Amino acid sequence: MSTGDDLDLGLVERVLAVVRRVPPGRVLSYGDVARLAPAPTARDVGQVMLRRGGDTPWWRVLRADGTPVPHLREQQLARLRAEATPMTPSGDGVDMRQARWSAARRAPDSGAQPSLFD
DNA sequence: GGACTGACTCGGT
DNA sequence: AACCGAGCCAGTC
Repeated sequence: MSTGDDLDLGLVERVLAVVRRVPPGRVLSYGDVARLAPAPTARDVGQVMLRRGGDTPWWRVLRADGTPVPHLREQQLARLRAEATPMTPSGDGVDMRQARWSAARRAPDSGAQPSLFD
């Protein structure tokens, strides 16, 4: 059907829903959000955040290597620091090994089941 | 239908 | 570690 007015709001809402579930002090990469939402690619997550990220904790989403996008670097780092997010020693990025939201991490070999609590 | 853009990611130099 | 190029996909013109 329909053509035109039926934007794929399902995708947008799914992405925003995932971001809103990220607890303080934790972060996800765009790729993580894309896998959880699910969204086609990490780029699409970025587009959604650009247009609709205003009412979400957007600062908890960053690049796969833990660095924030240049455009938002200062604000994002300030907010993350305020939430006691594990940062790299240099302080210009997030320590993804520690800060990556537990529920988003894979459990490759450990039998431990990731819970949704931080 | 083609060309361009972008809050991405990964691999090679 | 910094830079570059390619793959990726939905919007917009």
